[in-house]
Amino acid sequence: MQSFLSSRPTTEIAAALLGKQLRLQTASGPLTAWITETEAYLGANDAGAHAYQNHQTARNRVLWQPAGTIYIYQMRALYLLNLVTQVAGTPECVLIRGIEPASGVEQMQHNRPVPLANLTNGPGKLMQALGLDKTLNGQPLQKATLSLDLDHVRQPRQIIKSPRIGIVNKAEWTSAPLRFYVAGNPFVSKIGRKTIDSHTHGWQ
DNA sequence: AAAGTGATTGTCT
DNA sequence: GACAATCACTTTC
Repeated sequence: MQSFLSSRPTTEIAAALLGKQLRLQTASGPLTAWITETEAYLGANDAGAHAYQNHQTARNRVLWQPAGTIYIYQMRALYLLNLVTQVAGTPECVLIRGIEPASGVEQMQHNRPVPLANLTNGPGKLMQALGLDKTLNGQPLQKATLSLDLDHVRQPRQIIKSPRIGIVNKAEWTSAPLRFYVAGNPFVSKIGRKTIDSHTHGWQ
């Protein structure tokens, strides 16, 4: 898992995470979901990243930890989940922006009581559905209740690249194609109903 | 369907 | 005191 998150550029990792399974152990059983949407954040050179110019603060310091470290920070009243990539000292990460529930959907809907179509199609929404706050920040995936399952995977039929969401006034970094999502999947933020493939959800 | 607005709350200067 | 890797709701086309 550590090598999956460090053996190639972070952009490639962000794309390769699509279809991998996220697993959370809870008191009422496991919650699992396939990753449908990600964004790459490229560290010191990336004007849209928290680690831009290697500026370290209390909030972002776990970005300098090794691949597999969980980085969770608060945005307004919500929490956002990132997975740190690359070796220690290289502050890159991937933001998880969408997941498709696989098991434990009832628990997720209890945590976030909205229609299924609106349950996990956004970075703050999916954390509410999983019932997570920033407690896991700084923990390695290998030891946390949250983990990456590289064995139970689905294959995206097509991966779409686009600019990242919410990155404004950051010159070329605003339009850089660093967001990746499964074409046709309904659990992706800001996608039109027309583009959804309700039969396959974009999986092969 | 798209664009605009206000809520919300910690973080950083 | 300004601002943010969002969300839900309203307005408008």
